[in-house]
Amino acid sequence: MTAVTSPKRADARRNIEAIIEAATNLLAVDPDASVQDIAKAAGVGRVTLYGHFDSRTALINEVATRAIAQTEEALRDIDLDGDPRDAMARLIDATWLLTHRFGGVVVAAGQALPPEELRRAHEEPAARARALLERGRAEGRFRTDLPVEWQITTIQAVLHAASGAVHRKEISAADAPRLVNATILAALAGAD
Amino acid sequence: MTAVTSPKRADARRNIEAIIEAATNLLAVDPDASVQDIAKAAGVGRVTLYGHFDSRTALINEVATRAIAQTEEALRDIDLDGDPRDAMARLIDATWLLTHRFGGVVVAAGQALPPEELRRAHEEPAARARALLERGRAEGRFRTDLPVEWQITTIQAVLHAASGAVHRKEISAADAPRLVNATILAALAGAD
DNA sequence: CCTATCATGGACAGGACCGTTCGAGAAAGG
DNA sequence: CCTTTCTCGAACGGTCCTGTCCATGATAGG
Repeated sequence: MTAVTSPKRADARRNIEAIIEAATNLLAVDPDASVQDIAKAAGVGRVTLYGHFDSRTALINEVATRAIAQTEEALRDIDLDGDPRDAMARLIDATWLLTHRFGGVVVAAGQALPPEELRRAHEEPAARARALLERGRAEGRFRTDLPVEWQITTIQAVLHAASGAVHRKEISAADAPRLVNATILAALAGAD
Repeated sequence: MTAVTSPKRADARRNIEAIIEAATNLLAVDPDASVQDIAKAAGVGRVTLYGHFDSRTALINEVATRAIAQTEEALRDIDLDGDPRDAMARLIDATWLLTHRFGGVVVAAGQALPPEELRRAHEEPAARARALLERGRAEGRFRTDLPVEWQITTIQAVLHAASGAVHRKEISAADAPRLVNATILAALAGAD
């Protein structure tokens, strides 16, 4: 399909990248950002945007697809062996960056995209966490008196809360990883 | 201002209550619910709604005001003395019900109302939690290596996550209090 | 029973956003 | 340098929501 010589002109490709970049940034702050705003932030006319993306939904789809790809790539190399708590700390550190960058995109996608595609995007990282969680539970390092799915929900909630707090400037981006990690690990590990 | 004899007709008052009730329920699920939808859910014409509320914002304001009043009333009687963890458990139990019922209203209010009024609504319950939290920290029952404000953010995040999970039918409303309590207390209390 | 009060649907203006079309003009790239 | 490709702004139709007006009809309550 794709020829060896790039089928699109250079400025077109640059604009496409700028649009996706701008969309990612804007949607992270406001999932309801308009196409108008995204185009403006990308330094591009609205019509130009529609020249590259059939619809707002198509744009969000593309942004989400890239976010998923980057997420999977970033999480693929995380070492999940060893002490489950240490491994969870590594996983959370990596996930934090992704949540902070793409959290709003997920919300936007959730309003605009069919649930199936979205479910798949959530399921992949969740499965990774689930496997680690279950190993830690089996080894007695994580509490077992709460459902695994609820624990995953908790992890996501704390991550999103931290992202929101950073956007609201309640905490700094530098502090966030430590807070998130300490909070989640305590919630997972500690019973009375 | 208000005379002894009710200034409004009986059916008018009934409709007003129905509208507020419907708005509370709808906004809890979808903070962007339209006036149209709210009126329909209340079994009332849209024009009738506008007869009682000047604007969508005014309606949300009224709904939020009631939510705040109910919240303060419900939290006023909570005994915050004794073991900080036990007291926190009581506070969380009460707050859970309110979060689950009014969580969406707060989101809707956040989009439609000026921030000052909203800040006040959040500050009152937060102050209660903060005081208890600080006492527990001073008594060595809660960890002190995380900022108090972050701990409050965590509490709110877990509560909202549970509410969302119940709406999504991932967990049952009956299980939620236990999960929320166990999770939050572990996050607050447990270090390594 | 009678009147003031309220409910109601239709219709309308105003605004926001989406998606499309057109024509003119700029830039890429062979 | 010249053609293909892309950009851009203006403008338009469509949808959806808010808020308002009006005329008709029901109902409460004295």
